[in-house]
Amino acid sequence: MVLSLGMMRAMSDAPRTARAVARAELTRAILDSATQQLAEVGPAALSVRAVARDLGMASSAVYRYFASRDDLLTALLVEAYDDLGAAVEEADAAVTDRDDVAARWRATAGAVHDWARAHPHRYALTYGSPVPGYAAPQDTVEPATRAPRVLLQLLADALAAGRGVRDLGGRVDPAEVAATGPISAVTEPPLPPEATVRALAVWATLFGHVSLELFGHMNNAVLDYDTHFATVVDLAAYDLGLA
Amino acid sequence: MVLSLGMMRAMSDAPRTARAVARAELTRAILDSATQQLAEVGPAALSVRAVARDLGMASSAVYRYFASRDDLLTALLVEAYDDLGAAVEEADAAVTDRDDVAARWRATAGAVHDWARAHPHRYALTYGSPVPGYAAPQDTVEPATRAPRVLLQLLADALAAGRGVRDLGGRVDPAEVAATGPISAVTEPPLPPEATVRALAVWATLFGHVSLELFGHMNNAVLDYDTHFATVVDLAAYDLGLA
DNA sequence: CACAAACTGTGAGCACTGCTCTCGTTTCGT
DNA sequence: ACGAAACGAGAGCAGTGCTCACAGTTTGTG
Repeated sequence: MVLSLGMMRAMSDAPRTARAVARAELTRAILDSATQQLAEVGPAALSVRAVARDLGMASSAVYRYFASRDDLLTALLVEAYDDLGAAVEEADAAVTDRDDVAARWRATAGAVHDWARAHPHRYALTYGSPVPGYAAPQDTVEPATRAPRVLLQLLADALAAGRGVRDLGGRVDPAEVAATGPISAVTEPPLPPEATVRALAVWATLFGHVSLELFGHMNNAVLDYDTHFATVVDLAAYDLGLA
Repeated sequence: MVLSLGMMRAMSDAPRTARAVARAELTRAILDSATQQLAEVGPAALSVRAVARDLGMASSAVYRYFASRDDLLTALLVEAYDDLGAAVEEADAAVTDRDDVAARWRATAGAVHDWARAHPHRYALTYGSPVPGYAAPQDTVEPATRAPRVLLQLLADALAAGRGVRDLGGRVDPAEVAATGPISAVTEPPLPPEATVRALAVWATLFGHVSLELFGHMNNAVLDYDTHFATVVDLAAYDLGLA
């Protein structure tokens, strides 16, 4: 039986039989080899046969673990989301003064930037162009929400402390409140719609910047990415009402 | 001789011999077939052999026109940039009241959004993840600047009319002025550094939003993309000092 | 006009890919 | 202990990008 991603996780908790533990180890080895290949040759050139060669097994055996090359890529995708999410959560948690929401935002944004530059191919896998007609499996949505959740929560904390955007000069109409409804509810307490909208726009700015930088669209416009990124993050902090 | 992209353009101006015009026509036919394939199966699955089959020729013959599959994709890339650039320029030019810079910005942003949704695969080709280790050929940079140039120019026009962001509360330091220097000089007159920085941030917001929307990262957050996009664009207009 | 050089299309072929299927072996649950 | 499930190996299919030698055509020039 070819395991789903959800089963992979449940399995890693309690590998009972010898076969199950062997399976878990080999699954891990395949993912590690694939991750390495991903970093070396990129997603397009990732080859099941090369992974099999690397592990000294027949290519057909790999299909006992991942039903297709796309399934393997999806597993890497989930791991990448989780890795990024963990990096962002750690960066935010590392800010000792929890009331310094501006610092928490800078740490969050910096973590995204740093992670993306450290793992460009994994970033491309997650936030680049998906395989056309590709619908992200349900397994990917929860890990994908970890990073943005940090931003939303720190904004909620800011609002609780009397800072942060509360209104946008009447620029958010009822239809927009409905349109962004689902995302407002992920924090405790829920964000006001205006704050949610600003947060989404800032999120788009952050990933837009990282994508434009990593994908080479700023080569002739910006000479020093670090300086420019810091400025953009500061602007976003201002827009979010944190600074 | 396999033609470069630059030669392709020069050639299409003055096809003298019968052979040259046949070559131009077949080059065009290959590009058209490839564009159609691109829309149907996406960039990853675009196949030289399939294009050849579509045109009823041997696959090896295609290589007389494009040295490799990547070269063919690069040609499609350049055409996509040009197409998007033209759409944006037309949308801006269609605003009869040239002093209504907010309307021009909405038209510009809307053109990007509309074009991307009409040609998702071509958008992915231009603003999605590039082939890893891929350095955009010099042929692509000029067409790629057409769209952002519209934003920069309309902001310059706004400033000339007494509107638009002039300073950002001292948030732009000298290093940043140097970092974004090259881009400030593309308008006439040149933009103040603060305006350039804001424009770049807004540009990142725009493409960040379109990418997140098209690549499926907002599926569980936003219910109505049109409404949300309009709000984000309005926010950007406010940030740019246009509204 | 003649002719060599350049160009163009063909088909065979190489190395590679994702994936399937069958086969024998090993391990598991009962 | 035994049947079922899982496993790994190898052959094989259909497809890919790309190269090459070959044949035919067009071109600009002597």
